[in-house]
Amino acid sequence: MSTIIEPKVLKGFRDFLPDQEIKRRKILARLEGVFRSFGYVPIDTPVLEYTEVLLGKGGGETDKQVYAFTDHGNRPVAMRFDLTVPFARFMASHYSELPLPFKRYHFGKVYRGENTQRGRYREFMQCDFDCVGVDSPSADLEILLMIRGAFLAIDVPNITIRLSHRGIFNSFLQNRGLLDKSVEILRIVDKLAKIGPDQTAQLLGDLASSQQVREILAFIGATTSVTGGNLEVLARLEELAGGPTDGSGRLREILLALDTLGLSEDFVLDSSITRGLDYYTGIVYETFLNQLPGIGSVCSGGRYNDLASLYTKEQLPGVGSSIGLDRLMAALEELGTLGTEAAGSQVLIFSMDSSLGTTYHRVAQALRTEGIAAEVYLAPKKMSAQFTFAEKKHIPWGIFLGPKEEAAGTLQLKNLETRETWDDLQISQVIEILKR
RNA sequence: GUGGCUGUAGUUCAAUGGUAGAGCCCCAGAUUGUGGUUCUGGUUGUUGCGGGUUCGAGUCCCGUCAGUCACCCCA
Repeated sequence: MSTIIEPKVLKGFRDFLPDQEIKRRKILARLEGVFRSFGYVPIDTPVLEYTEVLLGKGGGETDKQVYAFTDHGNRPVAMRFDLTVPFARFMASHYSELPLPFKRYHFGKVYRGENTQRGRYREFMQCDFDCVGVDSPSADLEILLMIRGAFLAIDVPNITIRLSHRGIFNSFLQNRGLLDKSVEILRIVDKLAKIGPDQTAQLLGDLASSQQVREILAFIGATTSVTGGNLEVLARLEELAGGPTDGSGRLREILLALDTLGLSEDFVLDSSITRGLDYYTGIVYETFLNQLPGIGSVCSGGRYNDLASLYTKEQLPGVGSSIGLDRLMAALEELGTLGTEAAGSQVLIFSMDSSLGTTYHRVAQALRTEGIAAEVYLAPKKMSAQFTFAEKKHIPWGIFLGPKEEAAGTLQLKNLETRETWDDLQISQVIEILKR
């Protein structure tokens, strides 16, 4: 009597079946192509780090969502919950070995012990791209261009990148003596789109006077209440903030560049975008799918000029962005933009006679030499089973070779979808057709 | 972490507290050197798991696990 162990997986963790995994890899390959085209290079870091490296020295009672434990050597360790913090540590470790500005991309799984929801898991993949070592509008602009390029590459051109700058909002708060509450206020403001102005005002009421609440809402609402382009909105925000600042100057430069490049349509200055994470120090942005705004931001990031200062005295200002692949995949699934194409090979060589097994493999080899992915059906089962197999793997072509063809030295080729067949072909002719 | 909803065969779904069913899928065959149609036969469940109430629980109660939605936070 054997006891069966239930093949269960943890809450928020998942298996990926071939069809799904192939789609993921297709997306990843395209993203990688875009990043490489900008001169970004790949890196990797460990999943497990010292707890103090990931959470800082403060202890981190607040970060309950982080998987942390002691390892067999009694070391306090934690699993990475994003790729940005490990990257900061990475830069502090290796900046002297790297060309600056260092531009890298990093695809990896990250872990958060939060409650699950659709498109939201405990193990999920992020696709980060960051530029470290310079604090320039040019670098900020480049990241924005990459975001747009990335979504173009995966056939999702209808996006809106909403951006803002923390400095503007902070100087606005400073003028009103609210700077010390900036973190709380930013958190509330971040929710505006979700909960509406009335509730936002109510929440802000606990932190500021009613006059101040009105001013904050006017500031946040400037995007919608001011007619005109991003630059007009920026002017209005500067006015409310009490004059131009370094931050607003930086933002103006970026917005002008986007205008010049003819891209302003995809970018919207939105002062309600502030980002919850407090390590951002400059420009911040979130990316939404125009056809599916409800799913939330699928790519966000910003400038963080002090992140590496936890680990080094070297000045390492950075700007970057992160695509949430799983949320994005959930969105693409809903939009139906993920086709079902060949999951495996391009051709299946049917097994019609078990004595011809070697011949089948020889044909398959000949096709592979020509760059055509080919596989042999590996058992002498009846034809209908072999057809079913091909269909499940979305294999578009079949090759039939029985005693008759063997004697004549020919092959039969069949398009499994249209059922069109070609008789009495030589391998060279098969290759010719498949390469069309 | 808190709260709501859900959990029956591989899958989609049935079953007034009274013997767990159907379609699809799958398997074998009818007929195969060529599969989307037809016919015949067949397998599949500790009703997520564990307790409790009851003569009797898929059904009611409690716990637990998982999914989902909201809060929270975010990707």
